[in-house]
Amino acid sequence: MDAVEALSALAQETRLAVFRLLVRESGERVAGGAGGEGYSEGLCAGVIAEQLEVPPATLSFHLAKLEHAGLIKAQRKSLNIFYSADHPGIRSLLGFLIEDCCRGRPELCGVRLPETFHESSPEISP
Amino acid sequence: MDAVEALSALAQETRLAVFRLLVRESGERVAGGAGGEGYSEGLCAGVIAEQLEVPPATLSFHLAKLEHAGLIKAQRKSLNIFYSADHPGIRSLLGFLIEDCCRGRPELCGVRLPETFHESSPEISP
DNA sequence: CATTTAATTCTATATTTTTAGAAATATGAA
DNA sequence: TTCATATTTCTAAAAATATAGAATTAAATG
Repeated sequence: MDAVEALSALAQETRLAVFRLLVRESGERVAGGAGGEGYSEGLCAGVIAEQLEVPPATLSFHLAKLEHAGLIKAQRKSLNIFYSADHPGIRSLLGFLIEDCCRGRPELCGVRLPETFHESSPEISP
Repeated sequence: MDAVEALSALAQETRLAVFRLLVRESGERVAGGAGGEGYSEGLCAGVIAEQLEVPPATLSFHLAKLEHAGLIKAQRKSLNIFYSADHPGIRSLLGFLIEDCCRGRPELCGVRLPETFHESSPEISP
């Protein structure tokens, strides 16, 4: 994973809005109809486009960037493609920023990584 | 402070390199000559330009972006302008990402903000 | 197989960002 | 005041990114 790519992916209004939406949405408990599993698997492209009022082609372009950066993931379900937050990817970016800021000085960025952090997140490079 | 602006500031090779350099450098204990205060006040533009092999005009452009985003700060000392990491600004960005990722679910991004966090960092807006 | 629906890729255009030389500014020294 | 130095702003051109309509693909259904 590449830090500049991940940061670029978030450094744009529409994409940051998509990301925030998916981070809030995915993993949340959800009503789930007859036989529903109970956890949201994210939102499909159409719903995101509608909520954010972005034309489908434009949204597709932005979703591709976020996905390629490893911050969201896609899963087709029949006609729809569901997008959701990619937790390990997000952890990598946070880890990179925190390590880069704080190397031995958590007072700098206000946060410390837990001992177990590196067991759960792929590496990111500057 | 504005999240997209801060993320954009870091989303570029040269600027990320400058930022990493300054984060490592500023606040570090330093040898300090006769009567030296003992803590680094950062690096001046010329030294940064030399270390990263970037022409001065180009570097200036990037330094301005980082400074405007609130991630680094400048301090003139006679002919030189010293740049250093802006800790509260960095904390703001981290805080924004962590809150936005984790609202009640620190398992998502692997980090939790300490209780005291909001006493030390200015607000950031999406 | 024809049709419908959801989404993507193609394409051209518009916008923004990056680059770096030349000119200008700020400070200190002779 | 003149000169030297560090850095910035100005400028124009190059490169990268974003936008969105039209065409295309993928899957389901009659």
